Amino acid sequence: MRTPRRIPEVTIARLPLYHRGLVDLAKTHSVTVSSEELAELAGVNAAKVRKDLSYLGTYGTRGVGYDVDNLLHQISRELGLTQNWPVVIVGIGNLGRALAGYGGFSTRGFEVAALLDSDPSKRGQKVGELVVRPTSELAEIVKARAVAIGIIATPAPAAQAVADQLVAAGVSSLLNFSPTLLVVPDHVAVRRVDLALELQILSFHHHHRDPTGPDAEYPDELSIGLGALSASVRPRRGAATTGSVRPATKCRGLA
Amino acid sequence: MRTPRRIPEVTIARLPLYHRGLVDLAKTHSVTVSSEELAELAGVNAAKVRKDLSYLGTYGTRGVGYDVDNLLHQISRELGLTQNWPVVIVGIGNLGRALAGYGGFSTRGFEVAALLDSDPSKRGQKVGELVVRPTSELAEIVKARAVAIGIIATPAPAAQAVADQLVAAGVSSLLNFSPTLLVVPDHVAVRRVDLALELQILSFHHHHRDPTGPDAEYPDELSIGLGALSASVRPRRGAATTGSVRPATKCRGLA
DNA sequence: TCATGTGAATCCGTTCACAGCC
DNA sequence: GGCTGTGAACGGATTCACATGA
Repeated sequence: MRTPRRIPEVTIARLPLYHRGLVDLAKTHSVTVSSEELAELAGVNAAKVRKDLSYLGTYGTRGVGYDVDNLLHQISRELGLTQNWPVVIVGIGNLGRALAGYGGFSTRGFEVAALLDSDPSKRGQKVGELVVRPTSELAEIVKARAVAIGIIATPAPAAQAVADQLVAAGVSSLLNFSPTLLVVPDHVAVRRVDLALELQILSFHHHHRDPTGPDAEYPDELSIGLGALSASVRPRRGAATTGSVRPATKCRGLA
Repeated sequence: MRTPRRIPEVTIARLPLYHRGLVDLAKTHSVTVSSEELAELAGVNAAKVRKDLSYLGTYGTRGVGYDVDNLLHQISRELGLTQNWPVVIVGIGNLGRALAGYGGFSTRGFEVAALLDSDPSKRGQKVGELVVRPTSELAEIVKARAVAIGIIATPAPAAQAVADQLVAAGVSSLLNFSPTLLVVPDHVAVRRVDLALELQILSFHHHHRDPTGPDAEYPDELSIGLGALSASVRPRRGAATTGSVRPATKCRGLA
């Protein structure tokens, strides 16, 4: 199949999962992988893997599976990960500093090009290899380094203004860590990571968990797959219980 | 309407958005709010707001709207935010430290009960008000403080073992910041925040943006709503452009 | 008159199941 | 025989549009 179809957003959000699985497989020198195996690594089911991959093209071999290296390459190409994208982090508080030091970025296709903060007292501070620069230099840096992605780690009240500046400077994608709804032009892609919001969703589940509670005593294998809110089990040993274990598949969109 | 229906997961994920909008409205002493206004604050459409809220019960008044205080209370109750939930953070590296200092938790219904790290050299370090304690004390702390939610900010290789310990100690919800697929019993809710994955999704959009590129010159109002990947516009002023601006609505699940 | 609440219609993603090909 | 690729069936979420009731 050729690749003229538009790829659904949900599929795009899963490609990084397959990507990661394939990277792991490549490390173990696996040559081919079946949709079943890849599904397990990504925490989805095999039909979904096949459907998702079919949007990219026909890269599998019937009766055999997918060539690990080739599929990894195709997904990387589709995600635009064959090059390293420069990103800027705006707002160098606790979170910004943590992001600046996060190793996962460099190993997965991104490079922190600059750290920016409007607070004059932060100017010149070193964070790892980088020095904090004033936000006034934003446009200049974005253009000089062809920055593709802006990460907003400022307090909420500053987020919209920073987004405006990033967009004005030519950044086409924003990752917003502030609990704010950004207003941006249509061509700008935004993703939000709202930490408290995640906790609030978990709070709902905790609040509505099985009323017998986690302190009720059950034999280890009781939990009879009624979904995430089914019977409570408290394993005694550190290792996962034998019966009622499932890969965590809750993080739509984000994961 | 009574509330016997099961609330869809997508609706649950939006309740925190409404919650935040209502908190803002309450601050301005608004008495009532229409589905339209609340929709704007949350970045969704009015029909969705009404449908979502109808799952909770019949709290609106036809011809008038929703009472801000009452609706806020109902949503808080549904999310389990009428009490402060104690959480523990495991893994006090850059990210764990940032999370420990994140003000948004305490203001939105959560309290960091303890910081844990297996590295003996971290033991006793102070982070804000709290002292880093060894992971061996995990079970004890979880029980003593009735910890509901565990936040995993360890390196990937340690994440599963930490999750096992948290589950064994009785924690029912996990927020996983490591790029790992956790295997847990059915009754445990997991949400994942994968920073590099978010960037990879943005990378896709940047990579596939309109080929005319952000440097093509257009009159400001050109962008004719073809969705997020439509014609490129580069606003000149910091403020949002007049024509082609839309609230960012991309973060499913997570936002 | 006005905005909610909700069946009905629609859209979209998931899953099924099997034809097609190695 | 085995696994992919994909139409078709299914299910769930979104949107529509209007009856309902303040």
